[in-house]
Amino acid sequence: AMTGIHPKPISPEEAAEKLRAANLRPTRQRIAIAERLLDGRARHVSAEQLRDELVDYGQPMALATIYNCLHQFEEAGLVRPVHHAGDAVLYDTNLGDHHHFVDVETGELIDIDPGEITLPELPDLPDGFEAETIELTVRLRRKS
Amino acid sequence: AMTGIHPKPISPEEAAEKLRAANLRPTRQRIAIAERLLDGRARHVSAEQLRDELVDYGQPMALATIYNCLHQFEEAGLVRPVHHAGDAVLYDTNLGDHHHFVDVETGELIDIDPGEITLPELPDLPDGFEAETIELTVRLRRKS
DNA sequence: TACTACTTTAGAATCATTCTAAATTTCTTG
DNA sequence: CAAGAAATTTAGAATGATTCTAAAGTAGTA
Repeated sequence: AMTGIHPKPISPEEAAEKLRAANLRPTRQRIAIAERLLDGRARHVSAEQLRDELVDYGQPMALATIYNCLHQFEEAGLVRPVHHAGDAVLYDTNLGDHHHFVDVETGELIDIDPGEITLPELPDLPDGFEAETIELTVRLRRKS
Repeated sequence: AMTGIHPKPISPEEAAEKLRAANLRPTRQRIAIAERLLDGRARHVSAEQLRDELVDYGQPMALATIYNCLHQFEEAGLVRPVHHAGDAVLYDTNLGDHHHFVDVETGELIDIDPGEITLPELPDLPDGFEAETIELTVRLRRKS
């Protein structure tokens, strides 16, 4: 039951279930990734970080596969890309409305507590467009 | 006199003046770029777009030079990088507080009229950090 | 069990950006 | 104005993230 934030990785079975629910074949690779990313924890990972993690976990796989899966997870609405942090795209497992601090030096993301901030009203959109997401980013620099 | 938005490119002399004021040697290349970017118009250009424009203008130069100059202009506070739009970094000549729509398909930026939106209060920052910029981005998708 | 479609994969390819080291230009200073 | 030191530009190589390719493997299905 979804009673809050899971403290531990989910089981392969649970991961497979979530994949089926998202219309994705539960392959060995996708399951391994889902176990890490779909456990209810709020995280921000790059493809490379995820690969390292999978190596540690004993599930190494091709980087191309990781990119493929992340894109599929994204399309399925299981993760959300954040394009604000320097070079690499980070995938955010927190799907709720929330925003980010970015450490401009490291590119690291920190969630802004949703209670801390009130989003402004959406401005009038240009004709023919619909809004997909709103992102507020506060860039931070470590005090000298 | 700074009476508003310039409708035309500035002269090489005026460009050189702005460069000196920013402590940058007015080289031929920097002047050519300053003429295009520091005319008071609000624009968003990538390094490659700027290169094409300089070619058209009869001032072709090495892409590395364009990157160098953009970084120097950035440090001098003459332009501001926007990291939100897909692959390439765009340099924004509008230094005032304002925010962007992003066409998720093309990566194109559109300024949000500052009057259209009220920024929320800054949330409490993590210890040891100071805020550098706040960016609000509304990602748009063309209606099907 | 065999088939067909979907996946994974290694490695090559791409694209924006940065680096390097040499050639050029600018700003002094004599 | 000439000469030198320091800053700048440059072509091309290098890097790093991501995508592509086409071949080999795996899953769902008949």
